[in-house]
Amino acid sequence: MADARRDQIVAEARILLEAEGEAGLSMRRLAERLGIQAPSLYKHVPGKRDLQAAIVADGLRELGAALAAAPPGIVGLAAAYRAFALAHPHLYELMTERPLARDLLPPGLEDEVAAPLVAALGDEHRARAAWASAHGMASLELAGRFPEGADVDAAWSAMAHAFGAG
Amino acid sequence: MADARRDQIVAEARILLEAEGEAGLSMRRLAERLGIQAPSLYKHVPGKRDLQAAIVADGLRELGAALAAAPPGIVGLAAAYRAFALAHPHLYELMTERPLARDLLPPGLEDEVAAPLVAALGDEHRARAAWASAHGMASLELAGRFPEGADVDAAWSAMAHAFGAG
DNA sequence: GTCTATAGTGGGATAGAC
DNA sequence: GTCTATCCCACTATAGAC
Repeated sequence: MADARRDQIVAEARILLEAEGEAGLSMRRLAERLGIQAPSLYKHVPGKRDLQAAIVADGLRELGAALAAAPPGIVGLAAAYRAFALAHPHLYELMTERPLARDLLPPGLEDEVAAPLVAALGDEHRARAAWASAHGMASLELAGRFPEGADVDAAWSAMAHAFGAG
Repeated sequence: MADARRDQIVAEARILLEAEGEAGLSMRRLAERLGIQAPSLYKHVPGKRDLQAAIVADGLRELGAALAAAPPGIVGLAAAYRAFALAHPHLYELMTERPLARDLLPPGLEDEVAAPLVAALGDEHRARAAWASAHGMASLELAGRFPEGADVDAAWSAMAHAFGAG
């Protein structure tokens, strides 16, 4: 059942997404990159939604690995989270700006990614609040929504401090 | 210089945006609602960007009024912020998911809206972090990104608590 | 597994007549 | 101030031949 062509399509779709953003990921352009015509994609992938879900799953696995490898404590987790978001802005958006396609994701993956946060924050609600805070910082930073002179590093520090970092 | 027709166009554009989201706000559909043809809009508004900026300015004014009227303290501000976002999801997205068109906004408006937060949080960096945290909570909630069973109220509480609410 | 051809839908914006 | 006509662009997806 391993469909090598499918894996290649997903990989190329991710490259396209990361390079040009969600709007740039069209079936036409993806096919063009692969040297085939757009309709041919549908022999390997049911549709765009499945393509996106496969990319999101990859992103979640990588974010999970980055958080698991981060220095212990809230500061380390926040830095790792921020670094991932800034390194993969368009992927990060795809991962956070819509409901997770949980029906198309490997079971348990979402919880695995969150585990280091829950461990560091002590309980589920605090972990969720801390995640949301980091997401808010990352998403405003990625969107270019802060004013030009804003000290974003200081804001990240203040956030980590609020959640208990010395 | 008051162009009543322009005001009407902006008002209708906001209604359309709030009803159907950013993707639903097209010049064609806006014109249709107003009973004119799309090209006629351009006699009153330079383009879509200006239209969006006018809507965002309205939203900022309303959010600022809501924050200024909120019960003092972090919990009250957080509740008012959340209420605004949940009441105007599509407007809120337009206000936060892209760089502010500061060149098309009334000068000083952005700072006015933020003033209650800066006052409550004590300094600029903490205020920015708290804003980002509230934005993260609101945006994940609006996006339907939390898992189904998640206790979002508890997460909002944990967030307010982290920033110093008793 | 790929192709051609094509269906259908939507978008922003402009020129020029009236 | 509104219109018609039109330009250009983009997209998802399908049918059917090879």
